Amino acid sequence: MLSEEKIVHKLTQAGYRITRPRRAVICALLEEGRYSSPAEVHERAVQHHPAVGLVTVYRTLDLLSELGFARRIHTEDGCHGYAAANDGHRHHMVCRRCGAAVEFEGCDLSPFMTRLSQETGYAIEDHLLELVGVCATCQ
Amino acid sequence: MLSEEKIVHKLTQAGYRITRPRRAVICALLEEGRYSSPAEVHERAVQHHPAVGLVTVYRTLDLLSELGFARRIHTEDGCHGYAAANDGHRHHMVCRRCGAAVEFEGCDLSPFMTRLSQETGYAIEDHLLELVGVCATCQ
DNA sequence: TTGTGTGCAAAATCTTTGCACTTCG
DNA sequence: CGAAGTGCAAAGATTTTGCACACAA
Repeated sequence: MLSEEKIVHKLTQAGYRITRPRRAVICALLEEGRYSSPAEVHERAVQHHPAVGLVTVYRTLDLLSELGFARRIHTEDGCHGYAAANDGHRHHMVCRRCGAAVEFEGCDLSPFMTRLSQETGYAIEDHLLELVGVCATCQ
Repeated sequence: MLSEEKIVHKLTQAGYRITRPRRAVICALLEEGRYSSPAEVHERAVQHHPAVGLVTVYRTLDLLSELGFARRIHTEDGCHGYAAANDGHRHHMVCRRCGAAVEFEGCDLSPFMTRLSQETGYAIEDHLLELVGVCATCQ
């Protein structure tokens, strides 16, 4: 489903170069089922390619976010976490205990959106939805 | 509905003191229909009480968040905005153009939650939902 | 009066930028 | 080879902390 190769392919298509540091960041992101701060991603990326700098992690996470392969995870404490993400409209469910992040799709919010649009005159274009709970392992 | 007095009352009940700086921050938050960064809240708070420091704004926003009178607003750029909020389970709809923040309630997500709980074993406890759009004025 | 709350300045984080050097294509 | 990408160090920005003083209750 979401593989290094798929991402590499899309990066190439979009005109970006495939470099060792970028691969390292991609691996670091993919291999972890949790969301991680840039610093944590960096720690793991270093395993793959010792010379990666934190700056490159920031830049690569930005790039991946733009292309839709990484998504920012928002929590009560902040919004400095990233998790691997598939293309398209998906959301994450995160474990409050261990940070595990599971993607899901199929969120039908149209009932509200219609009602709220009518009541307020807003043109609703998008939404941010995250479920927070405790994963099976942590229970 | 959400008034300075109501907040002051609850602060007192909870054993906190009502000080000029705190009042200033509360006013600054209430009088603005948009979400604002701590720095912006500070700017407005100074109008009410010139001596308020930015530090106090941070501390007061924290306090108000805990008591449920302020809520962090998460956007693509970050999660450093605060908007006034009512007690209980509500969400915000924000205007991507001007930042206007409107509260709403009545989000029935139980269909997903049930399905996802079954599929993944997560015990879902909470959710983060924000609608993003363009308000009537900005259209 | 007393201890919570405050402001200031300084420290600690976190993130971005400038610039010369690398390296992919 | 040429331009995109990188690392380093430094700058910026944001948030937290230590501490003496102020002021609600």
